[in-house]
Amino acid sequence: MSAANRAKPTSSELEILKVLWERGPSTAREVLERLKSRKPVGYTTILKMLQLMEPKGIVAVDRSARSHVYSARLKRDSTMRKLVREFVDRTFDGALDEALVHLVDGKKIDAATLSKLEARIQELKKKEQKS
Amino acid sequence: MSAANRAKPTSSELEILKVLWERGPSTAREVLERLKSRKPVGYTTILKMLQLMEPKGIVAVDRSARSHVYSARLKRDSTMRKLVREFVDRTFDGALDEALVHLVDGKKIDAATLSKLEARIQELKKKEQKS
DNA sequence: TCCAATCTACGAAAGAGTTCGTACGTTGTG
DNA sequence: CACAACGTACGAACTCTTTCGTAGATTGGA
Repeated sequence: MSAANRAKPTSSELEILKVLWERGPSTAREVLERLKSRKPVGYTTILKMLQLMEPKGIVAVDRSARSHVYSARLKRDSTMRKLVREFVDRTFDGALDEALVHLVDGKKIDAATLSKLEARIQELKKKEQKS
Repeated sequence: MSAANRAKPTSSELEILKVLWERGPSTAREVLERLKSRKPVGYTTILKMLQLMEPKGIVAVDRSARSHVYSARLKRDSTMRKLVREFVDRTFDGALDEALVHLVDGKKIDAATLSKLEARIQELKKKEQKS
């Protein structure tokens, strides 16, 4: 497993990753512009974060231009999955069913989401029977 | 909302809370015995944690005996719900459906859990229609 | 050309969380 | 009684994360 796969973004790193996932490769300033709208933050803060994320394998950097261009090295999908798994393990000691129940109970869910989820459950049930 | 309801346990605090929820009111040493089996940790570490948790409103303390007795002041149910909500908001920007999908996809779920979840979805769908 | 704007590289500091060592008092047992 | 075991209080250190300030180089336009 590579360093990139082992890396787990912190809270702030995730915020930056979200921007890179959305925008694609970006400079520190471009990331800043996007994040600034949510919460005031300084330019060097973002730059520093990106610089710290690079050796961790979270982002890649292209230094060919004066303004370095950063891109996400973690895939959104597997990162999210990892964060979820980690959270469930840590909080519920891996008891996924309990996590699910709390999740489903805790917030309003619209009908569309419920149906989507239902469909997914059907799929999983089929798979389960096969194995 | 009281301080107790606002309080959000950290990772280590949650470990201690789990013991208190399971055992009921306990001394620092009793908590230690339970936690030590998972991971080596010193007595004063647990004591300190409990002492820090008290002013935060996470635990209550009975000092009438020489060995102080600590008890959980947060309810397990609402605490877990809060942690889940917080996680979903922070990680998925509140996109519960995506969190659910990742959760359901990420790990093996047995048929019983799937059925339980399915039943819950049915309930919620009914409720949804009413509102 | 010269100045303001913009970039990177560092260092540093603040805050949260966690973990213990040490001091010092109390208990109870040989 | 003496001493080992046990309890609390407290301070301190260490790691991790986050946030900036400042210095110094580069660039682009008046």
